[in-house]
Amino acid sequence: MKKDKHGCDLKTCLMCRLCLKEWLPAVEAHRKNYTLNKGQLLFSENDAVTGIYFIYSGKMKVHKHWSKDKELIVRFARKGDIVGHRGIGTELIYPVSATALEPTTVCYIDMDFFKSSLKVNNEVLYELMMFYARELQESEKKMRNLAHMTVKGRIATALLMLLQKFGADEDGYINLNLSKQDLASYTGTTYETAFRMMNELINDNAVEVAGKNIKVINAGKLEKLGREYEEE
Amino acid sequence: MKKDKHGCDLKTCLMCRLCLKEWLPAVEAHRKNYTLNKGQLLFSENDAVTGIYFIYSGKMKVHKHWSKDKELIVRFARKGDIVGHRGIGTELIYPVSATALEPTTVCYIDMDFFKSSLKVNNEVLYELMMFYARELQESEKKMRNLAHMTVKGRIATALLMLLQKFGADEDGYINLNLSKQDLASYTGTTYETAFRMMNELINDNAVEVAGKNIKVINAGKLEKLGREYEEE
DNA sequence: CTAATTTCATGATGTAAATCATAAAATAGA
DNA sequence: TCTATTTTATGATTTACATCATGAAATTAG
Repeated sequence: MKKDKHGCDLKTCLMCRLCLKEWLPAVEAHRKNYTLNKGQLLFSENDAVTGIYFIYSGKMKVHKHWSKDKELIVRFARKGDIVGHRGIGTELIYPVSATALEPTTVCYIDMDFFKSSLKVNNEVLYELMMFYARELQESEKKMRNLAHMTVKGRIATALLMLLQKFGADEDGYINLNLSKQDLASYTGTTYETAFRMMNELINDNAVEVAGKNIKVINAGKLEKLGREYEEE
Repeated sequence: MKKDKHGCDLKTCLMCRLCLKEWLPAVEAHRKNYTLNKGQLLFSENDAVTGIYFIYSGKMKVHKHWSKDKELIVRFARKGDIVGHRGIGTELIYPVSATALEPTTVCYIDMDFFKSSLKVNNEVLYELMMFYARELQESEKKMRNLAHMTVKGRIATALLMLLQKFGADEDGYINLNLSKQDLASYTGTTYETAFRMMNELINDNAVEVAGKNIKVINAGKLEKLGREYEEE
């Protein structure tokens, strides 16, 4: 992980946006910027928690390990997002890993300074609490889907979520290069099944795929797949 | 839901324990106490959020609906626990339902007063944030288990969690009367499968069952089931 | 620029767990 | 107390999905 000479713009993350203007110089003094290459680990599950990160540019995956070649991607993160906040809690170790999906720059704040910031900046603390609340809702919804929805439905739902989170380029392709393996890990299935379901979605004329680029061409169909059985 | 004449002791929940002593009279003035019978709904998924609840006595399940006869139990709650906090967030509706598992009394605080309390009581806000952080960790761990662990492993893990949360009586039985259907809903499986896996655990001499009472007799075995494959 | 490793692509096979089908207890309601 | 509903109990059948196997592209490395 390379230390970056130019810092962030102090406007992008929750911390910088919501803290008192008087506090910003303190933030500037404490933050450290790092750059990561594609595939590089920011921190690893079970590492001791030292601080919290904010993404200044790039994209990351946050994932939880299972066996040798199995994991669950818990969340994707983009510019402005917090990463490493799962380290806050009773335990002093990260319960997840974070890996860059493309060249990424992050802003690092050590835990002591972050906690002081929360004490000083009520607004930050309040919004952080709200952020956790939303993440919890998301997580539990995904949990239910994992328990009851078919793989096809989960993939359909995941694609809609990715589209909404990362947006699409001029040609309509989702702004994220996702390997099929990562799609599988995100939806809690195997590469092969994810692949087959994507083929079905292509045959259903719901999506179009060009290499790692995915275009949603019938969002309604995908939404419907995510709702099957739900209303009964 | 019956209104209860005697209130709580103002010592049990996060709110009362952590707020400023000067604030307690305000809490006392605003709280409302209700009693619920076994099986009674406290609030239902998609209801408009009006406030937050603290359990004063009894036990509840918090569950997310799927189809007619499928749901996922997201959490169990006991004395002192918060319920309805999932209603905080962008949406103004509860993303889950809460149902009493036995006669239960709760303390209700309307959302406006609760939010004022957070503004006034930094300590409460901070601990609420920490509480969410822990819940999120729990939720994501459960999510990964749902994706990759076998049903037997999930049931084993669930039993250990229930034992630790509710404790055991003199005879070693977990202090919670859980229907097999609820055990299935908690572990994301069907009644039949949960039933069969419990039989296997009984044959493995890991647990003992007497009606709705469950006794863990070999915690090590259960823990091991929850770890299968994990280390590879 | 070639070798080595990933990632992608698909068929064949196996299996864990869901679904279906019934019936006996147990609990509740009239 | 008798009926009705819910919970428990278990076998038989099906199926969605994982696993295994293998080869071809596509990256990455040396």
